[in-house]
Amino acid sequence: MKRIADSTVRRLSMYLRYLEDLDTRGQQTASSDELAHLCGTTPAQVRKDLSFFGSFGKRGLGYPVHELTAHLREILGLQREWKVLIIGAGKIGAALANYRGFRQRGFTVAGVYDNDPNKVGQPWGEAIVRPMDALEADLNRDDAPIAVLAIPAEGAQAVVDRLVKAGVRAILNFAPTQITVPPHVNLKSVNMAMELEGLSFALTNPGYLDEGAA
Amino acid sequence: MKRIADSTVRRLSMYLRYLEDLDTRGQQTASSDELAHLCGTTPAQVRKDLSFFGSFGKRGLGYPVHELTAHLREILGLQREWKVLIIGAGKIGAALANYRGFRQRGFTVAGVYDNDPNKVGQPWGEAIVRPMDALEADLNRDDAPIAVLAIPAEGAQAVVDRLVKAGVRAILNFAPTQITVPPHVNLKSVNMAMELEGLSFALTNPGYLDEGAA
DNA sequence: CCCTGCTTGTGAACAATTTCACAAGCTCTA
DNA sequence: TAGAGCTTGTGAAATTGTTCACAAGCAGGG
Repeated sequence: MKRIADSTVRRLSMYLRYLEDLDTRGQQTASSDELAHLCGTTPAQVRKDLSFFGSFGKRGLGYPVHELTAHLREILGLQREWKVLIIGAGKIGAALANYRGFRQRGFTVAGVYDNDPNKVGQPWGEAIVRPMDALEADLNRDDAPIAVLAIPAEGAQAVVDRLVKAGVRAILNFAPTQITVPPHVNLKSVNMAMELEGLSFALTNPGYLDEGAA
Repeated sequence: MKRIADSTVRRLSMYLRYLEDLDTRGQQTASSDELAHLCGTTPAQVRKDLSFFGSFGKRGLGYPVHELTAHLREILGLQREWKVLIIGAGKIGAALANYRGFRQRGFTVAGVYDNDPNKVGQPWGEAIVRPMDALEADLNRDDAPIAVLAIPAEGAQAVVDRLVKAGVRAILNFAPTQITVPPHVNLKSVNMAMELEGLSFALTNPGYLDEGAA
């Protein structure tokens, strides 16, 4: 009954990726030190992260790779299939649907939606683009819990409101705008422009210094 | 001469986006309260973030929108043009190159690189896909300081090493793998699988609770 | 000029996260 | 069974980031 930090969850996800690697290579155990090196963090961090969820390791030996992999999958909720709705049949949506490791991790595209009449009805990967208007009806008979928002900023909030009303409880937002959702809905935003600007800042202000008050 | 948190820089980027909006709408001033509401943060946070770089507001009035916009552009290093190299002529690269607000913010695609012989030489947006082998030579005569890595995880580190050796000092990584760079190189990673898994975790463990030690 | 109503800028309090340091515990060997 | 050599698990300390609370300061009105 403890609040888990977002950063911790992200690291768990990374541990899982590398543990899967080690597992397929047949490695039996891995120490926190080894995991830390692979994932670019510290051994203490690895141990602390895992300790929130139980005692998976053996002192003197390390963590059993195969077992820990299973535990992490369960913790992250990856033992079931998650249906994903892609909103916006553009390049970002295509990149996501194309993404290896998307399916491998149990995420399957349940539908693609767009407003553009030229796109509606077209095949798109293994799905067919459906009109945005069909959203609510489709959701009722086949409710996909995770929606990926890959549309322009304008109107993004309106679409989110519709999704939430229709019962979606998790949204991954790629639209470069601030989205608000009720507290029971989980929202993550990825903003490419913001990341690039972060790099621009770092290059402009070497060492993250504050040089200039105007 | 103060270390600026990553989270602060991200928020600055967001403030800028909304200030630009307000500016084009002709709004003269904005209070920390208004900015906070737009950006989904708190007034105190807004003031603290800005205070790291100077005193831009007027007590009783708020912040002058147009002026603050200019200040933020300067702080973030957006008053110059940044050349961007896209490594990997796939869907993710296409989504990025297509991205509105990419150019608006002063980022221009200086080149696209791929290993696939079927892609090399093909037109791609306004550029022509170049072979990866040409990287070093091209960089010398037209060095792009920011590289976007939109290739699979395998071989990503090798490409990064080449980029670093060739003088690139900022990398935005979309490959789902841990990348290491020397300290003078800035690296940001965006990992879509990780974000989705974060949602999966949140849906599986409502309220971020730790229910089950095995 | 003085008072009222706002809003900034900021040290200090608070909260969250990471790192440290070490006792506890496992395996192997003799 | 005892001892050596590792590595985990975890309170406590340190660090980092956010929120609070309020003095300082500007604008407008009488």
